[in-house]
Amino acid sequence: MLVNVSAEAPGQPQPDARQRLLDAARSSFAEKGFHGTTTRDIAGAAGMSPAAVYVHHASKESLLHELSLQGHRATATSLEPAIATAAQDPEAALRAWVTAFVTRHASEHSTARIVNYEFEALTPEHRAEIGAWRSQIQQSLIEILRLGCDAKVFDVRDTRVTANAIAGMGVDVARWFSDDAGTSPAELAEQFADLAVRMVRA
Amino acid sequence: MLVNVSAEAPGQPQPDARQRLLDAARSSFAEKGFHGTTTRDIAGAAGMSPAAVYVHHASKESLLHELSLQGHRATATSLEPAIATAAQDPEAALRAWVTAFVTRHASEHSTARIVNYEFEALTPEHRAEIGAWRSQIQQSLIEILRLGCDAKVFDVRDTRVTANAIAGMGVDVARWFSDDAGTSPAELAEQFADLAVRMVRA
DNA sequence: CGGCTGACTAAGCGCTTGCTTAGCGTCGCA
DNA sequence: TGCGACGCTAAGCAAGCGCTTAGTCAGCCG
Repeated sequence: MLVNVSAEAPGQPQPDARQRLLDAARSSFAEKGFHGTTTRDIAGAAGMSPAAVYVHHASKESLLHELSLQGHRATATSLEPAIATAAQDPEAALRAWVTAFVTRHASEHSTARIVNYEFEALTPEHRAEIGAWRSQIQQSLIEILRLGCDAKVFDVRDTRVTANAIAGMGVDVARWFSDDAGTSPAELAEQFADLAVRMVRA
Repeated sequence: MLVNVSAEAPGQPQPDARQRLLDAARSSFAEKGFHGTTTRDIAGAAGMSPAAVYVHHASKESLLHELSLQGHRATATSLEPAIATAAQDPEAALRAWVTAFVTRHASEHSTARIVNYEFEALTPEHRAEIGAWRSQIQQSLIEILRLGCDAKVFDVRDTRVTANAIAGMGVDVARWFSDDAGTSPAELAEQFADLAVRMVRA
């Protein structure tokens, strides 16, 4: 009999195995897309055999669903402070909204890629659930713009179109951003917030 | 023997078969992604058997490459008039650039989705070729911003970051735009051009 | 009429896919 | 010390993948 000298010996359960599989799925989905990723890719990146995926997760799609849900929840949470101040100071709220949104899309660009570009790979049920989060986030930006228009600090032709423009430049960060690209997430977010304010200021 | 009553009888070559396969690949790649599309999907949508794909095209990836190349070429051509006027009138040039860019990303959103989101599915050789088109387009926008700053009609903190923001809100149109969404490509393009000008005007 | 050309299909090849099954080794608990 | 529970793997299944092969059929030129 061989003595098992591996640090990851079978029978020695690793408490973080479930999370390691999620992390592996995240980077693989972000890099090659959901359909371009195999369950063997995920298992291999997590240092496990293909079957181990199914000890901790029901299916490949459920990994995508969990990553999507976590991503939307974290983004929504990061936007809460901005939304809370919208009634008093719409410009500060817009600045805070864009700053939080862009910071997340840059620093968590793997998750953001999955959230934004793998939506169609979800099951119809999960698509409906994630779609609700999506439109809630979009709606919070529209609301900030509307409040700013009412208070005459913003001058906007069409709040829905403008919200699409502002959110769009943030979403696209996930596509092109690279960790070693020169501009830090914080620096990028601040500049994007400035640009957003200039787009709407009366 | 059966009499072949089909309008697409075998042996009766259809001169547009090659183009029909490209069109089928375009809508399928745009909807389900490159890896989510099978060659049987493409053949079926073009009304042909799976093997017919290979009569007209070398591989599934060569379909992607051809669509990407056509898309980039068409976009680059549509931007030429804007670039030509940049030295005389940077603001008009920026307006024209954004108008052309957004119009294409909205009205040709299937092609635009492939161009922007299926880049990683290309072979390394094709990726290099398409990448050159990509950065050429990006560079043309940076040049307009630079000329506008030199002429003091624009006030921009970082031309590269600002170009990413402007191009980004245009690229993202391909992700969310729908033909029956209320706003026409022309209307959307005009509003986005306004927003871009407000982002940079001194 | 007869043979060539070229678009197209039926069938299928070798491989990969998502996922399952059977079983093994280690642990906590009696 | 015995035993069930648990985390994991080796092996493999059915289905589906990109692509190929062999052959059919119509049109064209002599």
